[in-house]
Amino acid sequence: MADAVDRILDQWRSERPDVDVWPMGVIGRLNRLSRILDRELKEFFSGHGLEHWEFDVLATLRRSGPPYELTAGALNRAAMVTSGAITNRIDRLSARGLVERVPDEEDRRSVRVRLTDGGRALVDEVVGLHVANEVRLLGALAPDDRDRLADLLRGLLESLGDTSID
Amino acid sequence: MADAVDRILDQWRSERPDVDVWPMGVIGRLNRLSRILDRELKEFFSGHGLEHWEFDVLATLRRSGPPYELTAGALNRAAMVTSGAITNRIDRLSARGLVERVPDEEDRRSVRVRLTDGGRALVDEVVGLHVANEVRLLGALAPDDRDRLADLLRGLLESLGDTSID
DNA sequence: ATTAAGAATCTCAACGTTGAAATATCAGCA
DNA sequence: TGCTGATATTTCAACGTTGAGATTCTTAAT
Repeated sequence: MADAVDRILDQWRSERPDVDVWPMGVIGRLNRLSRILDRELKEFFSGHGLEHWEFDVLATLRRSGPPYELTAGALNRAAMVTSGAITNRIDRLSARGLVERVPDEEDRRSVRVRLTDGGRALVDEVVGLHVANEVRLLGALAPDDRDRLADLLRGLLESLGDTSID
Repeated sequence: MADAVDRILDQWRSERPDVDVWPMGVIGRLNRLSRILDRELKEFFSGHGLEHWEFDVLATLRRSGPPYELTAGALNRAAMVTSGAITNRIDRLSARGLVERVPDEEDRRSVRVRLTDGGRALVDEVVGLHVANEVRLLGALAPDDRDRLADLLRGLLESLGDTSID
């Protein structure tokens, strides 16, 4: 079988036989897969009254453990977006009553963002369904392949310096 | 070794041991990798006076072969963006003289977008360097692993229906 | 104490995408 | 010939992110 990227590679080989385009077979596929999965996740979350980024922030707080609070800086590093984006996201989540800003006593530059009880209930309810949906999306992977793929991706991430979530 | 996603998985296992979060080990890594690579590619292209999306459109036209022209619809499917975005991109590329709109004689609803000589020269000059940069980014992959990874990703893409670029 | 450098967050204008509506055209059929 | 539904592109307002600058606060040195 062949996928869309195979066709792209064939085109390059025909038009530019002097360039060995093998890396596109990896990076191009990562790119397309990421977009396709994003679309699927967006659809899933909208079925639960959530935006993808909303779940992302709530889940980051939830998995950090009690008291379910992190600084704005920690959140923007986790989400891999800029500080302006996180300010905006916190504003909207807080308007929905899912998180609240708590002044940091020890560092008054800092804002701690805390999951409200409602926010925690929501993320706890959705996370299981979200994972089930991801299982569905990865249904084509044999159990052995799951680990193989995860290992290969981990190796790349490490080599690119993605070793910490702080 | 462990990467950022390993830490995220550990957090979930500690906070929600009732949920088997293995799919995050794949989808989370795809996500992070995609963002990191995007950043790198953006930096690379900006060093050559190009936006990532500009190269993307030019390369799509280039690899389609002579006469290096495609309809607007074919371009937005290839780029996986909406039609409004493609109109905007063609506007800007055409303002830079890299592509031109050509009326389609056979279907007057259609607009054919053609690479200019300048556009072709630019993409032909940059594509080799771009691939070399991608080789660098994937430097951590052993030759065998390249194929293994590409195969696993292809399997997923096929299962999600990504089999055509038309 | 005071100062200077650095850090954390917020503000805001510029920018690009989305998604829906508008426009123009095509293809099949009565 | 004249409809009707479908298709291709453009237009445009709403929206979210980026990136730079402003603000407030901390830390370390003097």
